Amino acid sequence: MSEENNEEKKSVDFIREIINEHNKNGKYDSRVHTRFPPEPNGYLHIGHAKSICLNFGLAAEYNGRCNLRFDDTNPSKEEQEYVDSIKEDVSWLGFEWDEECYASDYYEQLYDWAVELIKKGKAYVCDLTDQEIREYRGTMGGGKEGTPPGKDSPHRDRSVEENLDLFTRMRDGEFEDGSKTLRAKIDMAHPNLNMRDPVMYRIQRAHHHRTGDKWCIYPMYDYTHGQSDSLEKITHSICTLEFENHRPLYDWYLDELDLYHPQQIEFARLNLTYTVLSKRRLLTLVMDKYVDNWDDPRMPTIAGFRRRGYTPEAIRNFCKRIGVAKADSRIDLALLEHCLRDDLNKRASRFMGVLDPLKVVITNYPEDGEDILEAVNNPEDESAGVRKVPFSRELYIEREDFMEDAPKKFFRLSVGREVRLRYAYFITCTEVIKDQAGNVVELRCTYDPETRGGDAPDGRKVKGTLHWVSAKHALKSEVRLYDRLFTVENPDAERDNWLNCLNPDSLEIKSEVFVEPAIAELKTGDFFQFERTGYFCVDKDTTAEKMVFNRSVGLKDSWAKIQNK
RNA sequence: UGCCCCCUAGUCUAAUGGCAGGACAGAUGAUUCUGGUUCAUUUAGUCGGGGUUCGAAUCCCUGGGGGGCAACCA
Repeated sequence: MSEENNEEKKSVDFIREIINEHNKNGKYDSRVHTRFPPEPNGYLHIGHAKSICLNFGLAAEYNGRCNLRFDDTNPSKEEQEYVDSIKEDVSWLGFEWDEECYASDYYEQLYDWAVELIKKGKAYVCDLTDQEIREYRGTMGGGKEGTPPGKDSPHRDRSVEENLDLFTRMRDGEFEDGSKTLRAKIDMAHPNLNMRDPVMYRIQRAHHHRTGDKWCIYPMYDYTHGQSDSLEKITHSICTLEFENHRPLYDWYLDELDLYHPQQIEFARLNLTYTVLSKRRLLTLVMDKYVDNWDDPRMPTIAGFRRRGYTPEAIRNFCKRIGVAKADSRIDLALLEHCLRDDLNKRASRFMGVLDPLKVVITNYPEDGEDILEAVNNPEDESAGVRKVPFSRELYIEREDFMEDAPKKFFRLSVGREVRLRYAYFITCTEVIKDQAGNVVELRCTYDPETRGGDAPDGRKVKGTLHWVSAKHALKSEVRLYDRLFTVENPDAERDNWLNCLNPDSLEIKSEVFVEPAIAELKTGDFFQFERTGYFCVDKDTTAEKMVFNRSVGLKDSWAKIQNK
């Protein structure tokens, strides 16, 4: 055995441990068949990415299979748009599902099983209202004697014949929405509330995105999920922690119906600092227009990250690095950003763009002079080649790269100081032009023709290197800078106050941005780096007249750290 | 206060009864035509108490803390 193999055996997460054990004892004939089971009631987010990477990753690692299954049991909240977006996002992340399944394809089978349970005396039609069901179920905590037991429904002892008749008529549409339910007959005193005669079917006249108006009764998730896994011969049914208490119920259905048992394994869902990941809250952000849409680059949705300029590679790497465990945790957003930088540093072409322009006139450069300089596209990847960058007498540099009363640690431009313009010349600032209000509006500089390309033949060094663009060659474009959507690390802890923690500065639009002409070749979705400012991508709002760029993530900025001290 | 789950540096995660390690974040320095990258160094941890054991992050007991569950949602 190679060392590598030993290394791998050294450290596996608890899920892989369970699977290894199963493979050793032959529980599933060494089969590994997982599934990713979203409900199509919203867009996928980074938390789903964790689950996707886990389920599809497991299948790939163990030479198994992974289904994409839509748990579409609540037609009032589900839509085809969400089905489409989910498929697009899973594919974009780089995964291929073996079978595309829908819980709604099992409706007929589920119905037959419900009839079977009724015949066994294990299910009954109940006329209690939702309010009454809640009251009869009892509550958590309470008395010294333990959880107060629930009360039996008055309809609990209906005959099999009556239940069969009633359930058939429920399906036939004889009863009002919500007027009756089918319930499992388990134990109203069970310490696990999920086992106190849970609802299996409710009456709901809603148009289903796949079954249309065929049904007016719909199975509950809890009655559907376990059997769906069973039908698909799933071996390891991986889900999040909140379903742990439901596992006995899934097992109960499977046992009573004498069906194949997958092994359910629960793990802790992903939480991210400065982010909300609950579907309900994301829906609020979109519907109430706190963000533009599901793919707003500030959204933690897969679509949002894609538009923001995140790569599938970065997200997959992130999911690998956060691991999987049962302890609740909240991952530092900085780790996600690190994964993006790590990927893009190796792959993104560099360009120059000035976000906050300050005009510079090179006084000793010919009026109509022009020069074409050569720039390296990616210092981390020689195969990326070089490009041409035009230079002329009037340039733009970044406003923050000039300071009048510059401290020693400021390596950039100031009157009398010499810096390098990247891939161009050394320049020295000679004069500051201000408007009547005293704002710096222009810099006069001289250049040293001997330093063409960026090195001085006499060997002298400069501390700073600035990015720049030639004024007459520059393309005017728009840049959108993003910051965290929330001002607090854990918006969830704010309860109903969470919307008050939205970061008012999460979006900053720079509409007077000047970029080098080579940028024009880029297409929507392409990623690149603006040297010294960050990684960007071309937004879909780009038009023939104006390009629009999203900043995906900034570069690490040690100057900012020095300033903050 | 019923049931279930969890507790290792600031954060996340390893160590499966035998030297508490890695990553991110932080700090310091070197290199650098990006104050980027890279490299080196470095700060920092087993929730408390008791027990079993030659030996406990790990097993047991107990206390504490965190999370989940009372939709005809998933």
